[in-house]
Amino acid sequence: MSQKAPQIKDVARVAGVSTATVSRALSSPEKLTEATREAVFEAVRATGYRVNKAARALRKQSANAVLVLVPNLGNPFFSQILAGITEEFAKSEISVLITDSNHLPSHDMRLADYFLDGRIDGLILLDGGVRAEEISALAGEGFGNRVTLACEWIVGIDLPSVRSDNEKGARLAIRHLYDLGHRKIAHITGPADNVLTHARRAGMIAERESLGLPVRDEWIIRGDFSLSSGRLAAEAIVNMKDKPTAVFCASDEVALGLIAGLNGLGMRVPEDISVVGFDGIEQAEHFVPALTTIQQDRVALGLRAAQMLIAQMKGNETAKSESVQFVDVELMIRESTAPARG
Amino acid sequence: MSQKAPQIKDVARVAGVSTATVSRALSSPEKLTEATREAVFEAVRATGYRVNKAARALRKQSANAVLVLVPNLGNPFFSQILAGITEEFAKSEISVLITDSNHLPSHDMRLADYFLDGRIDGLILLDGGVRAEEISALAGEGFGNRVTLACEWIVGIDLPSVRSDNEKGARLAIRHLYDLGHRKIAHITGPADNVLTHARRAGMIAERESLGLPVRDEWIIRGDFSLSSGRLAAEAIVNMKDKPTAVFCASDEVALGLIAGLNGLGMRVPEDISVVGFDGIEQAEHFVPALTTIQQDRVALGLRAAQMLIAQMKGNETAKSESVQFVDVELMIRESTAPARG
DNA sequence: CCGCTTCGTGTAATCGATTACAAATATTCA
DNA sequence: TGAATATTTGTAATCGATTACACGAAGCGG
Repeated sequence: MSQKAPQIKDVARVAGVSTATVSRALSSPEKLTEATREAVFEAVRATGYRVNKAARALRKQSANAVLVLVPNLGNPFFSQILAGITEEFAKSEISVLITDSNHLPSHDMRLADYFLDGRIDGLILLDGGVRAEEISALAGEGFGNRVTLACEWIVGIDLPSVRSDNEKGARLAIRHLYDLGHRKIAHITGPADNVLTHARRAGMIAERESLGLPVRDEWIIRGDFSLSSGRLAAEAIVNMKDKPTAVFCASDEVALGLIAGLNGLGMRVPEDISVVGFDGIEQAEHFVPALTTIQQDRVALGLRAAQMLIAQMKGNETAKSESVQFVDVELMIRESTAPARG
Repeated sequence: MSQKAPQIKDVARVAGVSTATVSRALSSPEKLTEATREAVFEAVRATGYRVNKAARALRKQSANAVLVLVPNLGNPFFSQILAGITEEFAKSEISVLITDSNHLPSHDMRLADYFLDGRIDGLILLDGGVRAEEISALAGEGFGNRVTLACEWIVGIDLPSVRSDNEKGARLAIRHLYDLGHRKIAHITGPADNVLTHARRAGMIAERESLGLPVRDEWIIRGDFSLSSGRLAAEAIVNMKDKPTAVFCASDEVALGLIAGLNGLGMRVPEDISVVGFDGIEQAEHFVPALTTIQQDRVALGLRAAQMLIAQMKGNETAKSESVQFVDVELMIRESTAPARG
């Protein structure tokens, strides 16, 4: 039953040609006569031949695979980005390896080793927290032009990247609250060292300034994108003497946690306080109340990142000129925001 | 700067031995003299050598990689399972390829081709919807013993599998509601052709019978695990003349959608109606009200599946004897369930 | 001290494709 | 028609490791 897999020489024999011809029929069919080409295809069909990727990778010195490095695979936020990435690579017959930053095989293994291994020839980083030395190791080995950052990025490192327009999102959120009459707007940030935290905070401050709203330090609450940090923030807010009438959260999870916490402490959303999130996770839409938020197009982030990487790997230099691509964001107005009272 | 990667012969030269010795030092160090072994290790360190995986794969006829097939990567439910899987494989230096069932490269490509390719030597299926012919193709080529099912499974196909104890979960849910005094219990199912749907429904019915609760057909509502199907079910329930006092949902998403829908229609949870979910997604805990649910240990599912596959690939026959492993589930009592009124 | 086993290491074949170069055949043009 | 060129196909080297087999040295028993 399980006769061993047919090889190129089997196909060659069946078709009555040489292995070189079979190889050419598969990779550059235009170089062959119609007749031989058809003979080869027929033989391929007859034998059920599949080219052996390991042998091809060895000979061509390229793996036809890319690695996607995710900060934390357990975080559902990344699933749609991954879906976008795999969708795009599925078209190109390139395999997608996925790994969690926490689970790099041996801890002393460097990212560059995946390239040296011959295992991959491209890399998508969803993790902005990669150490700078990792990146310079990549560059040092000459793989700098086969790396794309998506979603997050790394300050001071000039790699092609795809990201949401975080500043714009923050501005839209603040503007929306302002238009509803809110003037006392708090912000729950992400973790301190994160680029997204910074971008969203910056957008918030910029919009505030252009609207003439003062920035009050006590209304900027440190969070970490998580549900529980939202809950904690709820306590902080309830205990303020001068309470904000609206909160812009750096992530939807924070917003959801915040609302749950506020409810538990007797404040109602949006009657007592308005809340805006950031991300557009699916749950936001079905929460009670449905969350007003800034929608990121995560599938598009994945697709675009994959496209950029493919362009880079083809040596397409146009990629370089547009080194940073922004994916547009959208304000989704739902039930967690309402006009300011009074 | 980017001198090309060192090869085994470079190491051999530096260490003053043959390539065979270098290879042995790396794969079966016990066969060498202490002295030579150290010399090789030193040379490896000095050159920064990494074995080329493509060459090794070709020679050893095994890729040292496995494929995980996910029904829908965009669905956050799978992210933690993937985390468990990658965690386990990270220990073994085995690469993890991940693909979405919808995005198999060419649509006429069979799963078996990944094996024939030489790209993988193991497969974890999270998708119970794989066509039977795919599976028999795998078996036909002799790869039947390198496949593990996780989470879902396929009726009539006898492959090793890891799954949550769905029946038990359903029974716990029903029992919990019964203990709270509920007698009129509805159930929102998953999609019709899904094994999980069937298992959970079966558990529910079994527990009902053992408690002497009649099964009312109108109280079994068809859903599809999604938020929106929960919302739809809310309407159906509100329109019933004889309303149930509690609902057991086949997934947390359904439960969350249901609660949102019920709220919109003026029914309060748990005051007017109790709701139990299934899965234990993170959101459930932070929803308002916090959702009572059956917790699946998704990371454990991933870990165990990976362990089973590794055991199988090692030819470990014990794996066969315990062909189906159940991961325990747990009832998490939270705020969405309350004693029946009256 | 000689033959026999054991141990450590080296030589060279091998995995299955791709492709440089060569050879054979077809085409073009004077 | 014949030389020059273009086109198609084949031969064999190559990618970088692993490992069967061979060989010499060391250890052992008689």
